[in-house]
Amino acid sequence: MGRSPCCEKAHTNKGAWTKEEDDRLIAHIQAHGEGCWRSLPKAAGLLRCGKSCRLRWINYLRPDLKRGNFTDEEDELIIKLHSLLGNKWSLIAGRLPGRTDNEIKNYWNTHIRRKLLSRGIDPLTHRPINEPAVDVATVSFGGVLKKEEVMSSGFGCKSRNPDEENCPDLNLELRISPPHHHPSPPVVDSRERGMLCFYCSLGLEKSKECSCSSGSGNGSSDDFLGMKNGVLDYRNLEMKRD
DNA sequence: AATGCGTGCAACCGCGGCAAA
DNA sequence: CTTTGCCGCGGTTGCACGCAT
Repeated sequence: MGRSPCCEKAHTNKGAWTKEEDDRLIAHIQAHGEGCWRSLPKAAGLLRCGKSCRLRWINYLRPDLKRGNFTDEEDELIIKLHSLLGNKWSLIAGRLPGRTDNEIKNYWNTHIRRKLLSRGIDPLTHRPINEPAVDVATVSFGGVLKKEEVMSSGFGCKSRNPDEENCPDLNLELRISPPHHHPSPPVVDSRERGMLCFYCSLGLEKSKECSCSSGSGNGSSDDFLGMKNGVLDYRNLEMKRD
């Protein structure tokens, strides 16, 4: 069932923003703060839809935006985060102060993709391009880390089974298969280590299967992959290394 | 100088999640 | 429980610009 349009399109401007529109938007947000994007255009005297205003503000007008070229450090961080999170641009942006998801997404598509391809790395999987595909049905969280990246990112693995002896690519992909008959979910000794159960780690802390019970969804300061409030704290991931 | 092509980026579109009614 | 509406996200589009021919 379709949704009603977010605004009256017949009476809204589209396309590039004018200086005057920018000024109005900035002035309004400085006076009233962000929020209620739907009603903002009218209140600010703009013939734009709320989504357009939000996008303009977040991606272009916000005072804390860095703008300018990405540094090599930012490049590498984006690559690492993308290998962990996939196209979760907003999460990646959360780790890059002053950068927006849209900016990072564009930068990825225009620069980093090419950079990885020139290194012989598939930007989707972060594997070498000529490496044969793995024949397992998976749900991808956006790719895998190469061993070097694993080590440097703090995801070093202890092999518990001979098959893992060589520490193959740390794979954040989930295999779809019948439950592995752990009577209870595969808890990763979560509580004493301040970590999350399998379900919480998938962002399913509200699931009845969740065994963390760290206090009624505790607003868990921790989150998927150790993110705090939706922001991946890369340093946290490192500290959880054994 | 004119034209075509490729690239980069701002903005739009459609959908999912979530909360309120 | 269902419906409705807003917000935010990711994918895509389209325009402006620079460069090559």
